[in-house]
Amino acid sequence: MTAASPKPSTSSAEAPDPAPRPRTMSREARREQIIEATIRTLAARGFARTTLTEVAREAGLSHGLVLFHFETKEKLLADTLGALAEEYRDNWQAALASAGPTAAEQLSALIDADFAPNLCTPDRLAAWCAFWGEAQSRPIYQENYGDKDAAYNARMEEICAELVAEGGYTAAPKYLARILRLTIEGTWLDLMSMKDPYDAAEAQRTARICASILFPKHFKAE
Amino acid sequence: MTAASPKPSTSSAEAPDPAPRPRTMSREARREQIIEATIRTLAARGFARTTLTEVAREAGLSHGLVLFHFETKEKLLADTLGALAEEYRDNWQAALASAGPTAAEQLSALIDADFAPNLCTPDRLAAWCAFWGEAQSRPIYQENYGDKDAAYNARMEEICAELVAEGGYTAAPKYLARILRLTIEGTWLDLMSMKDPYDAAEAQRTARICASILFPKHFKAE
DNA sequence: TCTCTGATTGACAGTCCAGTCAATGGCGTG
DNA sequence: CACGCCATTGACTGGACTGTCAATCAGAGA
Repeated sequence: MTAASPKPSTSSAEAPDPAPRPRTMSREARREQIIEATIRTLAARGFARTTLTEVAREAGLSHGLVLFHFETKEKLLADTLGALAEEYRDNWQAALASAGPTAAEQLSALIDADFAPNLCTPDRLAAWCAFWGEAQSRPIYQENYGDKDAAYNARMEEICAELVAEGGYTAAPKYLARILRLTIEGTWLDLMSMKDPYDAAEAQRTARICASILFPKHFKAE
Repeated sequence: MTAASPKPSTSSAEAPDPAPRPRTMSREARREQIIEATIRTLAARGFARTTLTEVAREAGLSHGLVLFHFETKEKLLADTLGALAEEYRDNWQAALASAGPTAAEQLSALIDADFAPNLCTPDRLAAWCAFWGEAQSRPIYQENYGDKDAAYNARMEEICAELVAEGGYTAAPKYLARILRLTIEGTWLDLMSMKDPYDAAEAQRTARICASILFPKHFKAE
């Protein structure tokens, strides 16, 4: 008889959810909970040592339930990557939508969005990193992954083209956009992989300085 | 005298070694052969699916022999990363040593060294990538990995500091060095992970354009 | 309260893999 | 030519992990 009656449910270990969780949850809520546990596991153990048992333990569930909701480990990981990509895309698109219409404002919003504190967290960066390392040899992951990049890159290049038209910069927009993107992505990797890393604020500062060098008429240093 | 005289040994499957391989090899030669097979396996299958059996098959050896030479899988992978880091370091240090003494020449040599055709190969980039993804959760790999970065970064920053002193650029050398390094590293990742990637020559061009924007008095575009 | 639906569990099976080890065989040396 | 050393092999083991499945349980509606 598991049937513990009052159900203290004190230490639920992972989700800092104040509401006492019901024993059964809706499909969507449970899937989200498991995906969050997967992100945490990827961050803590890396891709190679991420097991269903560990994900289930992290979520406080049986490992059978993980497979009940995601069928296979492959699908769980693909859906996790998909969720990461979706929240990333939603974040920068929302930032662009609520920013001013000028190219300079758009680019500024895009840079800030990439360092949003709720997405640019150690767990999420580490999970991205884990997929990054594995994606090159797994077509399944490249799909979700490359698509995200494509839309972002295209928008970034448009903005850079506008800035070039306005400011008369000599370099081609394609390269300006690429250098800016690589600097932003690169600081993420630094945050993860450097022995003595700087923090997210310093990363953001690096990106802004990069913008100020590439487009000196539009952005001032600091 | 390795004494292998007739020894047909026709299809040796992997190493394009023209010399007929003897049945037994010196410790060092065998280790190198296995490390090369490991790099190929990491590139083809990723970190998570790299098994001793697959490495052995790639090298044309029994998997017992791999463990005879490296004791454990962990040590094999750590030594492989160490070998990659060493050849990378040797490469850029040799390039700096044989380049001219001015800061501009040094930086130019450093950029070219990073795209040396014998090191900037798909297999090696993919192997780096595989370690990249796993290193964040594995202290063993961070050691070899972070040390390499440290020396390179320090030298890059010195060179940038000289260029700033010469050219009177406004940005701090620390950020200039970082942006340049991130652009170089980033193009490597692009070569691996993009859906529709450009080639190594285009990557090198991107790095040179970056240098020409950061240090316009020292580098001309194209 | 009873019943039905669907979430949840945990034991189990099959597979794959790292690491062990006894036996083999090639090569240099005496 | 014989011996001994050491590289090499491949079968074997123990463990870990993914995926299956029958039984259980919680909640909603009648």
